[in-house]
Amino acid sequence: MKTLTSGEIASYCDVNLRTVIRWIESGKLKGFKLPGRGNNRVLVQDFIEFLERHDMPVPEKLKSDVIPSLLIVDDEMPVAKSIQRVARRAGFESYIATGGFQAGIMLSQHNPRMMTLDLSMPGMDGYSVIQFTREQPQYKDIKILVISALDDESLSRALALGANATLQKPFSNHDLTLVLEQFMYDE
Amino acid sequence: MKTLTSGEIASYCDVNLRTVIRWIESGKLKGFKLPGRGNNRVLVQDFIEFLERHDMPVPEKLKSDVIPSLLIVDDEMPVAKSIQRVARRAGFESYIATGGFQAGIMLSQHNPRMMTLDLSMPGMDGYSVIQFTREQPQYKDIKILVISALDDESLSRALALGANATLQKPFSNHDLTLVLEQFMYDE
DNA sequence: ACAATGGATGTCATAAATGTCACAATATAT
DNA sequence: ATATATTGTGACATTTATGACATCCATTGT
Repeated sequence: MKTLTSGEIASYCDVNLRTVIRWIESGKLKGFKLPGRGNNRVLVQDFIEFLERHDMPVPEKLKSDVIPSLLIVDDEMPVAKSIQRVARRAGFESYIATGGFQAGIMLSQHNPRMMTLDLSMPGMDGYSVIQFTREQPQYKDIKILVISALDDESLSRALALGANATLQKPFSNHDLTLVLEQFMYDE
Repeated sequence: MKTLTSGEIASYCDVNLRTVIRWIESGKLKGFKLPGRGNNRVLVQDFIEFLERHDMPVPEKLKSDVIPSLLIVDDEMPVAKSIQRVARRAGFESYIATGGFQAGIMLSQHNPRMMTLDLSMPGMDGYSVIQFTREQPQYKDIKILVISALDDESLSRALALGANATLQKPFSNHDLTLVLEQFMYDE
């Protein structure tokens, strides 16, 4: 429930506070008023939509929390830890989920910018995870990196369902780093 | 009769704690004081009314505190729908998740008071769902009703891991209703 | 090219609301 | 029981909404 004050928005847009208030009043920018004297608050989400609607630049800081985070979904803890090490060295915070249920909770709680997904986990279907995630408006922009030892056909099926990239096991730390850096900072 | 502290409200509204106390003092937000040092408490219901009165966004999670909701985890949609019908007739809102990943997301987003869980779902391990849920401080109090066609041993294992009750398939709508009413209003 | 026009934005002062800080008291967890 | 976290409080600092008015800027008419 992160919100912005009219003053913060004024500074983001390099515009006068008076103008921001007029945007809100005229309904161009969705916001609400605090009970006190009616100080304005705008949900970050609404502000970003407003910026995009008007082709205005979106400040990096707003897109996610300060440090973009990574969700690692893999049932083999050693593999997950290894991915985590690479991520940490590249400067990213990461969380590990060893099952689909955990993954769902962590996705919702941490709102990571990117997710690595092992396709062949016992007790869960990676494809349906990709599919479901892409269907949710809230998560449709998360970057999904599929990591798997399966054949090319499985990987391309994952791509077709909405994965952003795939990495075949075994992979080098270097390759993983490259992919992380490409997507974590992307847009 | 769930209540919120001034700090929780401050965090929900993304506002300073001092401000929340002033809202309560001025009567804008209805609340009461604990005997000790006069710490403030606000009924969730009053808080939601307050938010609505001022056209402020209402967090999804809070709604489930007023109208208790149910999360139905079952991969067979017909079964899930049938449970949902019973729940609706008993006066409860419910959500359906057909996989572990979905279940995790929905649990986190809707904060239901109770969850029905099919143990034998392809592609997910029901036991680990129970176990993981119980480990999370945030969800440790959720009521878990295991619904399964498995034998008694499996059901008692589920109970040992932290399920609140079990229902063997096939079950009657009447039995399900009884269990729902017992747990949804509990505590 | 130029001036006129109208709408959006900036300026300013002020009162009111909100935020900050440190500290003590209380709650909560361990 | 003890340790840790949260809360209330007062005094004070900052930010904000508001109205009336000054500017700016693109468009239009000449």
